[in-house]
Amino acid sequence: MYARAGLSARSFSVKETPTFARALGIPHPTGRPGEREIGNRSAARPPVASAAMRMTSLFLRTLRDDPADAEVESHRLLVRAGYVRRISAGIYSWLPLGQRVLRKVEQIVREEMDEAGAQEVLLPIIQPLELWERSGRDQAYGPLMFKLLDRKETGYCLSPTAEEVVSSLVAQEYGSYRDLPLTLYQINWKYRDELRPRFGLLRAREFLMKDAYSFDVDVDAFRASYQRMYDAYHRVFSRSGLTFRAVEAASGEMGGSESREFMAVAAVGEDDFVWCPSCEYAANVEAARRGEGGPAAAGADVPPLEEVGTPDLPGIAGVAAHLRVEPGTLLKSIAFDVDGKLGLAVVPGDREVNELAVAAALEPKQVRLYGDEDFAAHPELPKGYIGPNYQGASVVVADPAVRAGPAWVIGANRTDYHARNAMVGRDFDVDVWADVVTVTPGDPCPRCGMPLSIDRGIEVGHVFNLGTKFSEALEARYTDEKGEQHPMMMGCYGIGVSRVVAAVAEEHHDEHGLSWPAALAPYDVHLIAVPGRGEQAANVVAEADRVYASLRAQRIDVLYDDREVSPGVKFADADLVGVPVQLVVGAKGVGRGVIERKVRATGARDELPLADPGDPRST
RNA sequence: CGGGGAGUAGCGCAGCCCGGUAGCGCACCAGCUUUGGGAGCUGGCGGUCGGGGGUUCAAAUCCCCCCUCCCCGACCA
Repeated sequence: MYARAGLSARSFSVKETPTFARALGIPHPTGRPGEREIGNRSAARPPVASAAMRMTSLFLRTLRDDPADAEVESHRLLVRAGYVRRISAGIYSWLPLGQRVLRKVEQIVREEMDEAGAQEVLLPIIQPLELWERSGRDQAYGPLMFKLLDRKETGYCLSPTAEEVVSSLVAQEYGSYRDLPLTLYQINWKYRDELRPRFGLLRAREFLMKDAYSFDVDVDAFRASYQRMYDAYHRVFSRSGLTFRAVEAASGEMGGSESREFMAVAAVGEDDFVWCPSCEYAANVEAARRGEGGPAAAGADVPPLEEVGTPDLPGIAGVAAHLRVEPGTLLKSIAFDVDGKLGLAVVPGDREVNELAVAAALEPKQVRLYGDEDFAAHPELPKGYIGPNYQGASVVVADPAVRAGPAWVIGANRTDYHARNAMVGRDFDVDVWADVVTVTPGDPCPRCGMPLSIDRGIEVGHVFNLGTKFSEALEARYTDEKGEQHPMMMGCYGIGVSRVVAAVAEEHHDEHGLSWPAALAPYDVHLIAVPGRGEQAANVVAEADRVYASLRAQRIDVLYDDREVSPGVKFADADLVGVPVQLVVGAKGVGRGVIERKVRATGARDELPLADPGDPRST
């Protein structure tokens, strides 16, 4: 099951959330954090200032034609409905409607960060390059950074992220184990000169990001901080109305349990991920593993190994066709450089080798897939005809699936020949058994064994362990009880706030336009006056004005279409803009003393008493 | 960065081959008609035709250089 958003914003308390209790229950050296108040959200703070707006005043021009450059629905609709306008490649202006939605997302993030005990700061967008040189990331980020010079020719960059600034800030202020843990966050514009900005707000060069950084004394303390953020992220994306999964990210160094990407499920997503429809397992394709395959084949009577000619057929498909067998009955032997020696990874012919899995299986050895230059350096290797029994191989890693077949077709270790009837243990040996195939849909889940699915997603958030990389480079150290100095353990937590707006638009729209979840909608109610032409027209307008005033008095955010345009234009614009509830005050209804209501998402219509419509948001 | 395409009114486009008055739809303004699912008629406003150079009596159109944008492949929130 996917985590599914409710329409109404829920409030969470520390006590109700088991993971909080767990996180807070972890003993702390000082004992102080237990007393520290986590979260200070109060009902007194309005999420976003309530507002009412007449469309005759609103800075909005909807477009009848699709913008020519929009490839995806979120981009197309956000431009057409007047939420954003492109100013340059990957750089957008946010118009009043868009600004309100962005603020709603921001506010949800802010509430959940505060609730999780993080403190909001605001760090500079313009940052000295010198800081980036200290961490070495001026090189690592390289052309992705927007760089500039001041009048003295000192180098600066526009912040693509803020580990350096926040680390040096904390290093200045804090230096004791008594100060920790600490989590700081900001919601601020980020700049990345992407090679190819595209998909509107989904991959922009200027984007609004929430970035948080945790500082802890050790790994255990870090895990508690990490867990609080991880839980908060679930609440943020649920409240935003996204269908999402927290996915194990591929990260060789960091370790999967401390790196999660939050993927909003969407066909236009740029990342594939594997997930289990039956349990909570989800992982990046590179990080994904599968469960046990079938049992090892019984030792059937297999004739001896027999060479067959396969001239000019180095590929699996060609050999399989030539021998009239399925590709799955062949074995692929893929060459790797393992600490400078030849290693082979062996998988069935219909599967792909997962490079990262091979590397993980052979740790701590350095593993690298052979490239053209490696084959050029080793002309004795019969590329395309290597078998798992190749004499020069220092190590053979095979997928457990290789155990399942009684006999295989393998490379014969000389060009233009393969061999059939190859048996594990008889004709070749395996040094390491490991799950090294790339997961494909239908593979068993490593947790529950049910078939896995693969989907595309938009990465809307990422939480991970930074270790001490930045605290060492920028000298963010603390002194422990014994007076010894240690670098702080850091975590990093990002949410693409402007990207969330696009991801939600991607999930919540139909052929008529946007359809916002209540939590993100720019307004709660779209009031439409349809006065008609007759004698009652003035009266209808007066009634609509009265309803408008009454909604404002209830502090309901209302967008009032008081324009003198045809009803069709008003209805079409209302559907395009996508406010969750539409109210029509028209000649027809006023005559009968009713207001017509339409729920944008479902199309459900009903009527409310004109004299006292109550709260039209509740159905 | 490599490969493909495009820059003409705020938006969507035609005109370019074959050089000669810059056009259509939407939007905007005015008037009349219309008024429950993107109305009609009439009249208007709005353009350094991406920029620079060249050829020519004459360039949106032909030639050269540059810029920008979009689409397809390696990065990230």
